[in-house]
Amino acid sequence: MIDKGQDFDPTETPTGKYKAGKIREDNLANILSAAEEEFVQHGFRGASIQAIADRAGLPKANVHYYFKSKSNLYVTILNNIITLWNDFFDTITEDDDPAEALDAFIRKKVALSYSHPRASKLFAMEVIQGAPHLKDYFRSDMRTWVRARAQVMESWIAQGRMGKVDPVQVIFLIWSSTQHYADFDTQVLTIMNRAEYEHDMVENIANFLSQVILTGCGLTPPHLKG
Amino acid sequence: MIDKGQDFDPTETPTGKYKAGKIREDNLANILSAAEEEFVQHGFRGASIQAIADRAGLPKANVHYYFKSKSNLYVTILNNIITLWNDFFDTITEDDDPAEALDAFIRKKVALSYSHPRASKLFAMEVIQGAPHLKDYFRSDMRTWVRARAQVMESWIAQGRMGKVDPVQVIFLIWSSTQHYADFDTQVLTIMNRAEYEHDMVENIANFLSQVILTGCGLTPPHLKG
DNA sequence: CAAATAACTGTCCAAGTGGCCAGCTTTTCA
DNA sequence: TGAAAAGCTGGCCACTTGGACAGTTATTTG
Repeated sequence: MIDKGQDFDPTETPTGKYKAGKIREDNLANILSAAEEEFVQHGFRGASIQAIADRAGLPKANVHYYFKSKSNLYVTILNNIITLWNDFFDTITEDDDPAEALDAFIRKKVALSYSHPRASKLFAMEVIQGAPHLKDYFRSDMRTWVRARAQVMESWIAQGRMGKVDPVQVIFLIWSSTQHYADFDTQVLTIMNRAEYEHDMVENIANFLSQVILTGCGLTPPHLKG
Repeated sequence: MIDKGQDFDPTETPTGKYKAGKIREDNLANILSAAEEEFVQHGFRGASIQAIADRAGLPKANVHYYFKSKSNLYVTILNNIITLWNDFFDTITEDDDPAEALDAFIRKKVALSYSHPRASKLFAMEVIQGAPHLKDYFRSDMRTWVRARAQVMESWIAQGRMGKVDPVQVIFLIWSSTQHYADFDTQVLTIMNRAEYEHDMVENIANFLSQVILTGCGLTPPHLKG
């Protein structure tokens, strides 16, 4: 988990003596959603609390009532994104079938890009800008995560159940190619002359990526198996 | 070419009667480089002209002498990036060998990510934020570019010289996977525990991407041919 | 009910922001 | 050499920024 910023938890009531009510819950969700949109559109520095408040339909001071600083609000959102991903990607083991496992990973990642495009974008912006709030997360949790998956793939390769490829690169490839449809949706949709993604398009994308990447790794994509 | 912003060309002298000198040339390059860095780090809204001037070692008013507005400066940089790419990617034709052509494309794109990472990042930020300055470019030049390449691939596929894959998706896949090493360098390098890319690493990346993507498209990567 | 706490917000402030301008110095070139 | 143009910049302005705070209202709970 990344630094929460001056240990201030907006889900808790000021003193904690009376319980946090539905009002708090609603407003928090509202502000977080508005802020996510604003941060994606203008970055951390470029986003203004006034604009976030306007989006949420609240006075500016109300935003400051729930989040003691702009930084605190931003870090809270980043934390939610990390949590979302940690919850989403379960473990793969040596005993799994390589093709099934990679296919499932690709499809989950595509689905996530489709269901949470703003989370993907905000994460991307943060990384492009040098990941000032995420470097520790990369160095610890994420590096561990990648190495564990890479090791499983190494063993598949050693057993001849998968082609000889660099497992870390495979993870980056899956990461980048799936991410792209969320982060660059404006470019993708404009070039394909569409207004927004539709369900069949999302499945086509997943099928395509699974086909090319798995074949490229010497595997047979499950959805093409006889 | 995208909108230049109130038709103001910073490479031209105020009246055009005396010729533009080396001073102008140097300062322009200086400011553009400083601005590129600043825009990548903080986005358009978050970047400040004062900070750009500080990076370039000039007074703020001097930046405004060369670029009449922040927007003008930003659009100039985006235009330079587009020009860089247009100059870089020449045409592929039906007569080319599919494997050679795609391999060359991947390698050129990886090289560009390595030589101009900031250009790649700034472009990415702009697209993620909804591409307010690039939508026209996508709709016209870039869409044409993609369709032309896709058509060439279609003919390769029809002739059985390449596997049955969606050519537009192939272009997106190459685009995203190569781009990733520039845009997400912080994440990639931190996870791989490196300080910066080295030449052998760049070649490994190109080899890997060429291997997986070409194989995935039913082709044999040139560097693996006997 | 009433006391306690949560929830809310108008107002203020110092520190920036982009951009303009008038006047200055330096360079160019006939 | 001298006039014209390029190059430069300190100071200014109206406006926005994040955030603090005091005072108010609404809700909770004994």
